[in-house]
Amino acid sequence: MRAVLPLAPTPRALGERCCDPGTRSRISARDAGQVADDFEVLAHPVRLQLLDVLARNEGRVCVCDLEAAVPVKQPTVSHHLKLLRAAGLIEREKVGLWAYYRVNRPVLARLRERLSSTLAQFA
Amino acid sequence: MRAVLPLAPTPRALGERCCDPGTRSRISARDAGQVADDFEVLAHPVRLQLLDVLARNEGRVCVCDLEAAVPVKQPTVSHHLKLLRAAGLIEREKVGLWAYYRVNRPVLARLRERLSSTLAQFA
DNA sequence: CGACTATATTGACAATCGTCGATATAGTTT
DNA sequence: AAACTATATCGACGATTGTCAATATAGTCG
Repeated sequence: MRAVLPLAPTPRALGERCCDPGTRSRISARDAGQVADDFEVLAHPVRLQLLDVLARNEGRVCVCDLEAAVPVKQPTVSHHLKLLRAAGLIEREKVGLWAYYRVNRPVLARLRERLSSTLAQFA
Repeated sequence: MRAVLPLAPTPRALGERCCDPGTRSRISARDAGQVADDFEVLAHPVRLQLLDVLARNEGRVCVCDLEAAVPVKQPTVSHHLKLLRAAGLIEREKVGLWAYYRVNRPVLARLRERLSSTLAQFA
């Protein structure tokens, strides 16, 4: 284990105590990848706007309504909806020609909790 | 303003009430972009691991220690540190040949608060 | 000075992402 | 059946990202 540096660090002698291979993250690369994926799905303006519209329209909204709400064309809306759905953040119900989407609030709440406590570890 | 759909939606007649252009997100494209950028900087496993190591080593850690802690080479470590620093999440202090980084906890705490309340709006 | 060290930057490259036109799919209406 | 509609998928394209070897920069030691 690497010793904690003093708050006002003194330069080490050249080569001395440097590049200690014992320094490790408590987050494994695998876990970090999963958390990063969680952040990734939220890291796009259109997906955030879609979530917002879906959340505000308590219930269901069809794709053509969503298309009117964001600055991209219909295939791109479907693309982002697919990503959100793959992440479990929204659900789809098909009725006739329409597809009605809604936020999966429990999943989103758990995601929020996980991300928040991840960040709490750092701050 | 668009009427809220009933929880059990009935199919609309063809063409009727569809693609209502009044549907809008309460988040502007600009604001959504800023929040997305906030998520983006956290959406990489190496950056998460770097934050973790920096947070755990209360004080300062030099780049070569960080390099030992993540599965990428030194130029890539510097690259991610630069991104984290550009986002204000970490700070750098140069001492002799070494660069000591530490988490900017107030900034990180504010970021966490902003992201959490963004998600709270959706859930 | 010259040899060495830690970090940053550059430049190239592969991989991934976001977008959209075109098309496919599946349903409705007449 | 044919015409029409909403959504999904495909395929291509440009833009962005992540990575590393090589190099630059800047500091230390002798």
